[in-house]
Amino acid sequence: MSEATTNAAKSMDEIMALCKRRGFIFQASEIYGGVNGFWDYGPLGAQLKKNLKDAWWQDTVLTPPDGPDGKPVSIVGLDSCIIQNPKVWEASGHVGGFNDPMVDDKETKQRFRADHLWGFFLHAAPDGSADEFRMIFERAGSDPNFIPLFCCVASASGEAREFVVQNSKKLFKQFKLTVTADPADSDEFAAMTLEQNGQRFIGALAPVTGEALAQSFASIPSPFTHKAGSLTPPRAFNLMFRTYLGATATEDDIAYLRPETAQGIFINYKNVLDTTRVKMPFGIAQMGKAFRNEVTPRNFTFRSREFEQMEIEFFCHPDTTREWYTFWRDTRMAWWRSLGLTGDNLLLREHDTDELAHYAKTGAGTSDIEYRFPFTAPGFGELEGVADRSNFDLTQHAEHARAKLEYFDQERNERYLPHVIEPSAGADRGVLALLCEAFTPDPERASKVYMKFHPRIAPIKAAVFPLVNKDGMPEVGEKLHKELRSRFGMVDFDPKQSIGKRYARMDEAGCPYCFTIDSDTLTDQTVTVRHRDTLEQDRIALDKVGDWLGEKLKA
RNA sequence: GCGGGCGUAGCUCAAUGGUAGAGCGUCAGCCUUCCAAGCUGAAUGUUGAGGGUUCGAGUCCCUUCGCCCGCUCCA
Repeated sequence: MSEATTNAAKSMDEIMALCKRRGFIFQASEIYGGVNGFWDYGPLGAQLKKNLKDAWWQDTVLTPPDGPDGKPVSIVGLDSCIIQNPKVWEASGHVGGFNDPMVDDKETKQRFRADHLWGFFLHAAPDGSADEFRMIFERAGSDPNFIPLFCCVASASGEAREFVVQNSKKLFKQFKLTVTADPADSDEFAAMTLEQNGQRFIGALAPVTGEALAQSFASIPSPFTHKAGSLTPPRAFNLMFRTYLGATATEDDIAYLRPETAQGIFINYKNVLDTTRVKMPFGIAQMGKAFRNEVTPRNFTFRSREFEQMEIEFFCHPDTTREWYTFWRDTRMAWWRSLGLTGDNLLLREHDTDELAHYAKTGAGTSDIEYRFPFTAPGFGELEGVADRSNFDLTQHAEHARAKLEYFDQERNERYLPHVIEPSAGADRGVLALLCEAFTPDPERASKVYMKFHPRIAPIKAAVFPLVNKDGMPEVGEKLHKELRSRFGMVDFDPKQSIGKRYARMDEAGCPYCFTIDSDTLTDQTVTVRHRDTLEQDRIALDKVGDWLGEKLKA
């Protein structure tokens, strides 16, 4: 079909059906009813994904383009473990912040641990006994009917008290409260006596605990704006998969499956520096599995709980981050284009400053390379992110590991912690984009659809067909098949059934070239080559097929 | 996490509460000189799973798993 075939018009259901029918992607554990968020690659899918990863390794690690300074870019490879010392994830901010129920303030975009929320409660002053006081304070914070006047975030009552003392003047003025007894005097209940418009109250500080927070978060004031309505319910953000080291499986043995491959690079940064003679600027590249316990895995393989990343951490002098950021952003964009994502389904999008990740608040910026998947159309979904991570990660690891990670630059005669530009791509998302891009409905052909893979990443590179299964044609075909397979990898040989059926099968598999041996082959030593995209046929010499195919498969 | 829809052969779908079927695909054989041709035959199902009602459940009820869509979320 023409260029006009947009991804919005492609059916994701049909793409998924083809993926299963032809053995690209299967649901994991399908015979047991499946498991949400996990997918297995079948024979063609595994080859397709390997071709993608091989192309990435070749083009970024082994033969990257020249850098912005015109010199060859220096990149080395790495393959670090999925499980690391749990302290790695404390340093990176993945533990701590994301293992406890968290509450977001939708207005200020701030997030805090639910159990760190303290509220200042106000109640009509009781006339009675200390028991009555105690009852009120015990209910404050846990009873959904007790809504705090304002909130703060603190991990202990001391901090919370401090906050109230520090801010009391301003806050009490805001709520027209007059303190009639100093808060510091009321140790037992963290309480104080106040007046508002002539009415007496007891003010009390108490943690806002689960039930109250869960039920009345909408009316609880935000600790940042002191206005109600902007808090989300507490939610568990333990997105890391946990496991235990050793057979005893106690809490002391907890370890995590990595949620990103990046940290494996940062913690090996010094080893690489000390052993490989690289010097600034340089990059470390790694591809491998990462795991995130996503709340809502969806959209086929797009958001999976187990996925594979292809990442470069590129280290450079802080003054050069902008040029390297631009270089990698444009280089990575061009790379995806070179694999066949040539149309306007591919988009480069610079992030606005307010959506930057915690590690990228300052610096050259962040951009996404996005693809218009059929399920995101007319919108786009992220394929790769290119971010300036500044020296955030190295700073964290230097502190937590008490390691010296500074680099001494001989040329500049300067010691510094390098900044990092991170192009981080999703291999599975890449495969999915290649599948969606290749999927081309064509009612004119027998298969009704063909996969228009770029020859470089097509899983099956070529097929060899004897036109009929006799008269010496199979023997010629087998010889050619053997030669092509040894040179190019996955090459199909099929002497069975009608030639049309065989072409149709190769169309669905996305095989770009089919070589057919016919009766003329036996006399003039030529074969026909059938082009997948145009259906045209040429005749070429039998002994030139290998070289011809080799040329076609170059990028 | 909430709401809605859907689960029968590899795929697309049939089957009144009463024997689980068809087409396509796959495989084997024959035939076949360039785009899923034809002929003959074969394999393929705990009807997603588990309970319940019933003499009898693919069909009715409950639970659960999975997929799709819309919200929510996406460090």
